[in-house]
Amino acid sequence: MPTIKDVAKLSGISRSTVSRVINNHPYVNDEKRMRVKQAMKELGYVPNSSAQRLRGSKTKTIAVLISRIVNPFFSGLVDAMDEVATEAGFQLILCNTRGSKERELNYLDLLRTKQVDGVVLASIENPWTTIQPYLAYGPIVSCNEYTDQSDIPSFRINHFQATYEAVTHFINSGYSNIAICTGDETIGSNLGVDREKGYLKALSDHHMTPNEAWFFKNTSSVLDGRKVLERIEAMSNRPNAIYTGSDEVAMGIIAQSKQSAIRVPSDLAVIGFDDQQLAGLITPGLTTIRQPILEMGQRTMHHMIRILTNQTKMDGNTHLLLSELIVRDTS
Amino acid sequence: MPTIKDVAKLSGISRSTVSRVINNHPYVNDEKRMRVKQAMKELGYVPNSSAQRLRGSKTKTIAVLISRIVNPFFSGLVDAMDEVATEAGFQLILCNTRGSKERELNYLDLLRTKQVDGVVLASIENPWTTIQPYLAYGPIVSCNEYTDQSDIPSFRINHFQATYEAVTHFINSGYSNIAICTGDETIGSNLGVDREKGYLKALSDHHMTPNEAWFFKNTSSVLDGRKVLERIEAMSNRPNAIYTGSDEVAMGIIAQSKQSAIRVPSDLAVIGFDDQQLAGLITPGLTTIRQPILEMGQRTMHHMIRILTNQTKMDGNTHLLLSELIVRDTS
DNA sequence: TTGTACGCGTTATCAG
DNA sequence: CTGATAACGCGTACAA
Repeated sequence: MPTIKDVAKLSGISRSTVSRVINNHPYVNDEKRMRVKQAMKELGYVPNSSAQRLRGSKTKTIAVLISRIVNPFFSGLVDAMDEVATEAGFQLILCNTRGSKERELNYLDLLRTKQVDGVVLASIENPWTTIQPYLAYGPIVSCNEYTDQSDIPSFRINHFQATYEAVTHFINSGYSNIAICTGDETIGSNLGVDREKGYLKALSDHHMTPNEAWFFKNTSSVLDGRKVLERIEAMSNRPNAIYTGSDEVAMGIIAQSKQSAIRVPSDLAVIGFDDQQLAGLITPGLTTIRQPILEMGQRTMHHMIRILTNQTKMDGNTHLLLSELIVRDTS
Repeated sequence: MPTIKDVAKLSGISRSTVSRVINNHPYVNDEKRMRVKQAMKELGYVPNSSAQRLRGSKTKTIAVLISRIVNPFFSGLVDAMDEVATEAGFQLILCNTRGSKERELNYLDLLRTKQVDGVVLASIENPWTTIQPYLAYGPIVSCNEYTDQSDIPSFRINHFQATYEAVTHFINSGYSNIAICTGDETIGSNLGVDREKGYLKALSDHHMTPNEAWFFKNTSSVLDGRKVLERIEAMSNRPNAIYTGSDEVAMGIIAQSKQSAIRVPSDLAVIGFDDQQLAGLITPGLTTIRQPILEMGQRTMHHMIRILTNQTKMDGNTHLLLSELIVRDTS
C-alpha cells in the first residue's frame, strides 16, 4: 500500500502539503495541489484509516446495540439508522447483545477502547448504574428503551399511553375480560413496567379489576403465544380479549386458535405491538400498535451525529414520538 | 485515557514488558506479570485499538455486504454470522448496499483502506470484473450470491435444482399451467438465471412449453405479489400454479387472492422461497423452499475466520448446502 | 528474562 | 503558502 510518503516522493512535495491536499486545506498552491492529486491517482493512494484514527482519535464509527437483529422491529430500526449514518459518512457496528449483560458490557467497551465514537442503545440489559460510567468515554443515546435515572437523550413512544389506548379500545368495543402478556423481564428496562401501568390504569378508569390469572409473563415469541392460547383454553373463567405487547405473541395466539375451539376475534380479541408487515397480511387482520420505527431510528441517529459533530450537546431529554393504534379485524 | 506508558510507570516496569503481558508472551517473570496486571487494573487500562491496528495492520473487523437488513433472509444470515464472528473475537460492520453499485464499491473500499480484514458478500451488485481487483487488499468470501467467473469461496444452495424440484412438485401434483416470478435483475447475480433455467428444465423434462405471458419479471415485494395476482385475474388464459421465488411475493399473491375470485390453492397453487416465519403461520400455510440460513451464515463466517487466521487459504471452491421443499397447503 | 529504540501513517505546530 | 518535526500508542527486533 502506498503511503503519504510515497505520494510526497513521487510528486516532489512534502508530506505536510500532501496531507493538506488530502484534507482540503486552503492555502495550497493550485499547481501543487494538482501535482499531488495526480500522484495520488497514479499510486492509487488512499489514506490509512488506522493512522488517522490514532492521530485524530475519531473513528467515524457508531455502535448500535440491539438485542437481536432478526426481530423486525430492530432490523427496521437499524435500517433507518444506517441510512442516516451512511449519509453523514459514519459506519455502523452491529452489536447483537442477545439479551446478555456481559455482551452488552463488551460492546460498551468499544467506546472505552476508542473503537467507536458513540453508542446507540436500542436495548438495555444492565442497570443504569452499570452503564452510566461509560458516558465518560463518549456519548450514548437511547432509542426505544430508557431507564428512569438516565441522563442521556432518548427517543421513544409513550408505552404507558399506547397501552392505555389499546386497552381502552377493547373496553369501548365491549370487551370486559381483558388479559395481558408481558415480555421478558429485563433489569434495565422500564417498558414492561410502563405497559403494565397503562393496562391497569385503563382498567381502573373503567371500574374494572385485574384478574391475576390473566397476566401472562415472559411471553415474547410465536411459540409463547401458542402456549398462552392453550392456557386460556384450559381455563374455566376465560378472558375475551388479550393485549399481547408483541405481534409475534399475537400471531402465535391466532395461529393456535385455528387448532382450538376458541375463535378470534369472536371468542378472543387480540391486539399486537409493532405493526409488522405480517399484521396486515394475515386473516383475520391483526389489530396492533404501530411504532414510528423509521422516524425513531432516523431521529436517534441524527441526534447522535449532531452530538458527534458538536452541533449539539448531550442532555437528558426524552423525545416522545407518536404511536398509533391500527384497528383491523382482531378487535 | 491511560496508556501503556502509564502502566509502565506505575508498575515500575518497561513498556515492552507491559506489552508482553498484554499479548500473553512467554518469558515474563511471574512476579512482574502480576505487578503489571495489578497496575492495569488500577488504572483501568485498556489497549488503544487504533494503535494496535496501525502497528499490526489487523482490525479484527469484517464487513458484511447485504442488500437490505430488513429482509428476513439477510437479517437471519447476519445473525448467524454475528454469532460466529463474536465468538472468534471479530466485529461486524453492517453494509446495507440497498442495491446500489456505488455503495457496494464504497463498502469494498473498507478493505482497501484497511478498515476491515475481510469482506463477506451476501449480495452482489457490480460485475465481477469490477469487484475482482479488491481481492488484492484482502479476502472476499461470498454467500448466497455468486458469479460465474469468481475465484472466491462461495456458500450457497443450488438454486437451479431447488427450483427444478419445486416446479416438478407442481407437475407431479397435477398442475400443468405453471407461471414464474423472477426477482430484480441484477448485473452481478446468477441466482435469477439459475432459477429460470431450473424452471424451464422442469417444464421441458415433462414435455411442457413455457408461456411467455406467465413470466412475471422484477417482482420482489408483497406489493409486487398483489399486482401479479391482479394481472393473472385479468388474463383469459390463466396459470393454475405459480413459482414466486420469494415468500414476500407469495404472501402478496395470497393476500390479494382474498379480495378476488381466484382461490388459493384450488385456482392457483403457490410456492414461495425462504420459509420465513410467516410461511407457517398464515392460512393457508405456504409451501416454500427452505434455505439453511443459519448454516449458510455460520459456515461462511467460519470460513472467513479460518482464512483470516491462516488456517486455510483463499480458493474458488463452491460449497453447496441443501435446500428443502416444505410442502404446506398452497400446493 | 528484560529494556532500548525504532517505525507503523497521519496530522498539527511552528518556523520560515 | 510550504516544509521539517513531533506526537498519537503500540509491538518487536535487537542488544544486554
